[in-house]
Formats: sequence, C-alpha cells, structure tokens
Amino acid sequence: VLEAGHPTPQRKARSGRVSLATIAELAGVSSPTVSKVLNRRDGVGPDTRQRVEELLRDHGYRRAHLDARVPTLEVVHHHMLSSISMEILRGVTEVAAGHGHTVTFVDASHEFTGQARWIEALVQRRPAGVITVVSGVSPQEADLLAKEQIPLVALDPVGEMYAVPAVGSSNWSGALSGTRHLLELGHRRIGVLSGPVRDLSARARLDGFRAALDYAGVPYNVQLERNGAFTFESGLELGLQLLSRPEPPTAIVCSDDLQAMGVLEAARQKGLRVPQDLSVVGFDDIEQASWTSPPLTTVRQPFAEMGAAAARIVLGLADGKAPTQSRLELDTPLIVRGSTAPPSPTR
Amino acid sequence: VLEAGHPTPQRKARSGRVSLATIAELAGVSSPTVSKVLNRRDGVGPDTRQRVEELLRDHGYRRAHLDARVPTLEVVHHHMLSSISMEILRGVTEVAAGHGHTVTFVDASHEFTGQARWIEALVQRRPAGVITVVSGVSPQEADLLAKEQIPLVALDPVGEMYAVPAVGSSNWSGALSGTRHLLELGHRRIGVLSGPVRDLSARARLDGFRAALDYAGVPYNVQLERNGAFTFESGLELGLQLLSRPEPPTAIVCSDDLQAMGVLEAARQKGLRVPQDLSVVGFDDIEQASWTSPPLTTVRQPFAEMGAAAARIVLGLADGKAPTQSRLELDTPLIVRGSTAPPSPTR
DNA sequence: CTGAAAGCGCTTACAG
DNA sequence: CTGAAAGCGCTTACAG
Repeated sequence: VLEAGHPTPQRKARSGRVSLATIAELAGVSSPTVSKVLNRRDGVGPDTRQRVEELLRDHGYRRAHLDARVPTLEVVHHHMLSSISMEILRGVTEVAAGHGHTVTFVDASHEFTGQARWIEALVQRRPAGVITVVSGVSPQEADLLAKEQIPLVALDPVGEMYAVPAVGSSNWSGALSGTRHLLELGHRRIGVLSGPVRDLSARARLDGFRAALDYAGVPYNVQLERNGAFTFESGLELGLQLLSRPEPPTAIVCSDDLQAMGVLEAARQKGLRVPQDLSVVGFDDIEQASWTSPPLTTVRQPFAEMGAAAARIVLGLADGKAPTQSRLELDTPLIVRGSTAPPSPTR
Repeated sequence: VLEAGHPTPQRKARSGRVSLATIAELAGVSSPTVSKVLNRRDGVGPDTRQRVEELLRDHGYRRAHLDARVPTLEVVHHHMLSSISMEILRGVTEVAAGHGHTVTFVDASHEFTGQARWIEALVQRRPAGVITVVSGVSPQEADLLAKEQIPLVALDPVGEMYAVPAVGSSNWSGALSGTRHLLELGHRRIGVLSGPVRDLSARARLDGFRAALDYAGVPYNVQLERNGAFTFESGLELGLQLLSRPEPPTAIVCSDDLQAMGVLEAARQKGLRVPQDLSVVGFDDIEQASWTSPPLTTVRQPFAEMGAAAARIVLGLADGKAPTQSRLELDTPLIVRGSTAPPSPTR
C-alpha cells in the first residue's frame, strides 16, 4: 500500500539495471548510506546495513562503472612454454586471487592483425601490474610502463635488465650442484648441452657447470660442450653427436629437461643403458621428468613459487612499496632420481 | 601569455591524471566536444578534432571509469592440465585478441580464504563471456550466469549438460579409429584402459573402442578392460596388471597419453619391446607423445582449435547470435607413429 | 559544428 | 549513525 502523497519518482532503468539511488529509495535511506554499505565503510547502523545489503543482493545491483585502475595482473608471454607457463600462471593466480586481483593472460608471441601492439592495448586497460614471462620487455616498453606508472616484474628474463625488478632462480648454483653430484659419483668425462647463447639463464647454467669442474680440478674439455636449444630434438641430435665420439662422455649435464629427454633417447638409439652406461642430469623438473625411463635426476626450478613471488612484488609495487631487492632468486634444489649412477668401471 | 581577465580555475589533479574538463580547457573547447572526440562521434570540426586528439595524447589522458561490461573472456579451470590447458588458452586468446577482448585466467580449483566463491567474483567483474575448461559448471552456476546474461560455453565438459553450449571433440570416433588401426594390423587380444567413470568423454572413448571390436566381430573380453585415471601412474599400474596376465594383450588402447606413457613404462619393466611385443595407442596427442620411445601412435585432440571455437561461440553469444548447434565436435584424427605394429607371430 | 544546461551515477566532506 | 549539499567526471539532448 502506497502512502498517500508519497512521491514515486520514475527512475529511468537504463540497461535494465537498478542504480544506487533506486536502492536508497527502496531502503528508505539516502544515497551516501548505500554508498557506504557498498564500499564497506563504517558509519552505518547494523540494521540499516543489513537491509541495504539484502536489497542490493535481491536486486542484483552492480555498479555502473569500474575504476579505470582495474584489479588485474597481466601475465605476458612471448613464447608459450606449455606446462612451465601453466605452473607460473598457477602461482601468479593464487597470490593475485588472495588480493582480489584477477589474472589476464596475454599472448604477445604474435601481433594480431588490426590490433595495436600488445603494449598499447595493455596500457589502455590499466592493469594494476604486469609480469613478463621468460622473455622480458624492451627498454622502450619498460619506459612506457614506467611513464604510465604500471609496475612491472620480469620473471626469469632473458638478456639485459634495464633496472626492471626480476624474479629468477639460481641457475648457476643449480647447474653447479647438478654437476657436483656427477663428480661425486666419480664421473670425470662429463658432457654439457648448453642453451641459447643470448639467454642469460642458459649462460649461468653453463658457467655453473664449468665452475663445478674447475673447483674439482677437472680440466675443461670443449670437445664435450655442445650448444643447442631447449628442445627434445636438440637434445637428441647433440646427444647423438657426443655419444658418437671415440671417447664418449660417461655423463651429460643438460640445460633443460626436454633436452635431457632427447639425450635419453639418444642413449637408447646408441644402445646405451641409463644410468649404467650414461648418467643424465636435466634442468627444470617438469612433470614429465619423473615419468621418463629411468626417471630423470634434475635441477628443480620452482615455477609456481616464482610466479607467486613475482605477483607479490608487483602487488607491493602497485601499493607503493619498493621491492627490498631488485632481483629475487629462488632456490634450485637437485632432485636425484634414477638417471644418475657411478660410471661403469669398464668405461 | 595569458589573456588579462582570463580565469585560471584550479583543477584538483586527483591521482595526478588530467580529466576531460582539463583537456577541454586547454583546447579552448567545451567538455561535450572533447567527449565527442573521445568517443569517435561526429559533429566535431576536423581542426578541433585534431587539436583535441593531440592534447589527449600529449597529456596521456585516460578515462576515469570504464563501462562495467568489460571486453573480457574468462577461462575457468577446475583442474590444471598443464600443456593441454595452455593449448586451449592459446586458442582462446588468439580469437579473443582478434576481437579486442582480453582473456582472464581463473583458477577455481580451490577457493581462496576470505574470497567469495569464484562464480560470485566473476559475476561482479561482468566479463563478456565465460569458457569452462574440461569440468563444466553446476546447474546453479549456469543459472546464475544465465540470469546475469553472461554467455557461457563449456569446453569438453564432464557429466551432465544443462543445455549449455559446448565444444568437444569426437571422442567416440577417435577411439574407434585408434582401435580399428590395431585391428587392421592384425591384433585381436586388445586391452583397454578407460578413464574416470563419471567423465562422459572417457565413456565415449570406451564405447568407441567396444564398437570397433564389435564391428570387426571380435568378442569383447572384460578381463582386458581396466578402469583408471588420466595419469602416468595409473597407466603404469594397470598396464602392469594387464601384461602380467597368463595371456597378455598384444595391444593396449589408452584413454589418455599420460596413461599410454605409463603403459610404455610397464612394457619396459616387463621386458617387452614396443611395438614388436606390444602395440600402444594413446589419446590427446600432447607434445610429449612424439618424444616417447618409440613415439606414440595416438588420437589427436585439437585443443587450440577447440579453444578458438569456444571463444568464437561465446563472442557470438555476447553479440546476441545464438550458436548454430548446441554442441560442436571437432575432429580427432589418428596420428600413426612408432608405437604400433602388427602383432608378433609368436605371441 | 559547438556548447550551455541538465542529468547520471556515484563519492566526499561535513553538519547534526 | 545519517543525510543535505556539493562535487567529480563524464554523457545526453538540444538550441543555435
């Protein structure tokens, strides 16, 4: 029953949605009160708050606008790295969700026709922060983000650093401990498959390998070093090369698990048993590493944790908190499985 | 030089950004004019437009608010499927980007503390559409999305369908052709590893397998059927069971590549050579399938294409276009590699 | 082609 | 605890 004389102003229901003012009217309170409830501010009586909350819910109220600074972290990929990218994304998402942020997946590996460059589109969207995965960002891109005050963290970046905060893992120490493991088992003729030359983390792994030999007083034999890509095919091809030498290595350290899987296949093709005739060490500890035959001894990169750490740093940056260090390196433990053993005495 | 008497109102530069009014002032035009330029409406002279555009650019103008309906597709995962999820995401992203849409990655596999249920948070964000990956959505969740007019497409959903448009692949025909391939090679004692019983696509694969036998007049032997999970471990365990039988199968059809990799390992442990002593067929054609030893013969699911198709359908739905069919099935070609061969005559 | 005026959907600062 | 008033950052409808 309407009270006599009570005005019933007609709200234009734009797009069929109720406005804050409508809710206020229905609740018999003012707009500021509804606004306070909506924004979880205090200064609203418990009954009023509850009544307004109910109305808001029942009428499916949604704000008409969102702040342009959207609670989103954008994760930019230039190369898709299948299960690795997924692990990183999982880590980022977990932290982001805990802070009420959403995660946008950006594939910058190819520019789409008619699209602005990914960075321009990204800037337009005004995310709270950006995380680049594996391949970093150009100095110009970093500058643009800085100018736009969009915080950026590089995850395991390749190449130069332009003072962008970064999260990586201890590539050098990882390769060092993988190599030491082989040395301790008694190997002396150890081959190494390195990664892309322009890739700093690949370089760090190679240096860690060399450092371990050096430290153990084992002379470095360039003949046993092969440079390749982070792929199965590369591991297969270079593994075959190394194993076809007159004096083949008794162990091979790889810079990537895919490579190591290629080496496992090379050994198979050469009729060599792993680990009896050849020990193999990988890098990354992807899921498949525990399913190879034998399961792969490898250096673990904690991808989900790296994603989570990167997310925490961007989120902090967005809050005006400078990171305590410009580069965070997570630990790379050696996971010993079945692909390593002492060298056979006959070889 | 300032004109005498020209007022210089002080704009409060909130958050350091210029407002539309500031730009209008600088351009010596009114707000409506700037608004028109901004929204690419006509009714603005070319010179004026150009001047305003320049000012907008030079001052890095950004709108303070965004329409709540954001050009975003949200991809919801309940289980992470490593490289498969990544492929799907790639397909979705490519199509979305082509339509100026962004892709948000939602991990609904566990609810985070203090967070609303993922669906509530999602509804608040008002994406243009939602794609669920592999595990679908509850009827309540589907209803909520329908009520909120947020279009939904289920990618390869498990279980019931609640009239949600879906994109899948031809599971039944895929398993049929994988099995036929073995029959044509001469196999008769063929084992099968099925997937989770509640999973409709797993069921379709099992049925395709049975249909192939049936059609070829090969009697079905339940003893050679094992029910398991889509994991390496499951494949290893059940493969071992099957291969330990007094009359082991000469071939095994798997419902998943990971399972098939487990079977490969089981064969190895049993001292059986693949494909001479045992043929193995997988399902999915994940990247690793070509790196096993021998490379896996498998039924390909075109994940990126499925993601792309799902994206096209939600985008259409968001545009008010009903899909031409409620379920789209993409083709599942058989990829013949090295893990299948005629059965050895001695076995 | 342009802009004064009104309006929308909020929020803020403050008086009571 | 509540809300009238002012204000922000836009857009709309229309007069010129």
